[in-house]
Amino acid sequence: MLQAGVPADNFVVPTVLKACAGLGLFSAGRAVHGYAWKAGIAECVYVMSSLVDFYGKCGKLEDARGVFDAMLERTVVSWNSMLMAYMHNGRIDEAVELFYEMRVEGVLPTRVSVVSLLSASAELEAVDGGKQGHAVAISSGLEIDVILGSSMINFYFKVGLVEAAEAVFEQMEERDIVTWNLMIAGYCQNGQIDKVFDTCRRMLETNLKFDCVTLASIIMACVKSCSMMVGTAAHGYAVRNDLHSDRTVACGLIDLYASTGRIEHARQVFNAMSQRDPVLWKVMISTYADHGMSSEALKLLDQMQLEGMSPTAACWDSVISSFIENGLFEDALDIFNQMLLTKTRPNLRTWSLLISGLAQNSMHKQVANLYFKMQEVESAPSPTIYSAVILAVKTAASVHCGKAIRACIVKKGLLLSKSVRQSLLNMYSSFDDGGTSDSLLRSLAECSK
DNA sequence: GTAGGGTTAG
Repeated sequence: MLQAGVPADNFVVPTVLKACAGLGLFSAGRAVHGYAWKAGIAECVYVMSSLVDFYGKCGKLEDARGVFDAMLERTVVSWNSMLMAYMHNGRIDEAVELFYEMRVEGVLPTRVSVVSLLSASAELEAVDGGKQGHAVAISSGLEIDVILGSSMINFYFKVGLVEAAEAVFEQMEERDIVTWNLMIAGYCQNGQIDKVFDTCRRMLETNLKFDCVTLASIIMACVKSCSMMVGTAAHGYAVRNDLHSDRTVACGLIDLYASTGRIEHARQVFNAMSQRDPVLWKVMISTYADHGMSSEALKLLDQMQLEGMSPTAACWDSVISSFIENGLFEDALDIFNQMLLTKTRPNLRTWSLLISGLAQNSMHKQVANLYFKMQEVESAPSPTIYSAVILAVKTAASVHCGKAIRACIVKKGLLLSKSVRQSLLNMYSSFDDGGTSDSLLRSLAECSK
């Protein structure tokens, strides 16, 4: 259109920005922003609101806020776009704050505004905030359509108000698959398994079919209630309706079979997946690990690497801890050393499971070695790591290791960290060692000078 | 004639 010499006006630009946002085309959208500027339409509310939305969806929160702040005139859509931008970028508190600012400015909220507040309150488990959202919807005379109703249901389940969720659900005139899925997942998380199956039955009666979200909940409910018969039927449904290659469904099925010890079936589910993502690998590896099959777990860890995937720290942790559980400490350390050769860094759990595992088995020397390794490998071990190590030693009730670690911590000046001091005190009081705590207290007094 | 919305799992 531009090549044909037809300029884009303030009606076209928002549409183009919407397309850029949908496709995640950041550079293109930014170029459109530049174009709008040159064309003299960059101050139009429609253009600016779509820019806020576009930047928010591209993860450029600062740019979104920049445009929003520069607006001389704002409509409720501008506010809603900014609200969604915060939500989209995980800044939940700021979204809530903006909602209240918007109210103070006297802007009448729409369904979209309330949906944002409800999502935020659900995530923060902020009971009052969400209830207020419901009240605002009623007092503003907003129609509780399928989306607003669904976000209310989501909120009420997240804060455990099951009956309130049920009341909204029963009052809704229209329900779609998301609404049903929310009820089913909500009951499942609440442990009301009978209601999960009952709601599924009701859903089918309305001529809706299960999708992968429904099935994932059903399968989880089967695991929780040990309903292998229903679980097998759910597996059949998944295969017939081509939902079995969904990642969540497959992970659920692996859990389901593993929960009754049918590891071979679990493996078949894994094998049938053509697209294997890191989560799926992790689930299968930890299934073996949790069932004491450490060598199978290790085989899979190797296979994962052979297929060019890099195992997450959680995968390594599973395998290492399963070797420890089986008393194969040397193997566990071997695997840990392999891990150090990869680009995956050990995390808190890795260090503490190794240290506590070895400490529990009185392998003081290895604990000390590991501890030195930690100093060597971690460029700057955080106080949190130290706290975890201390906790590990405390759990193992290893006074011997505790003393060694305390010495290092004092030398490193880490007593300045409140959490480290707290963990140390905690450890010593649990040892009931008669005397050492006193000397520790003296060190603590010294360091607070 | 242009802008904004809800669900699962790790």
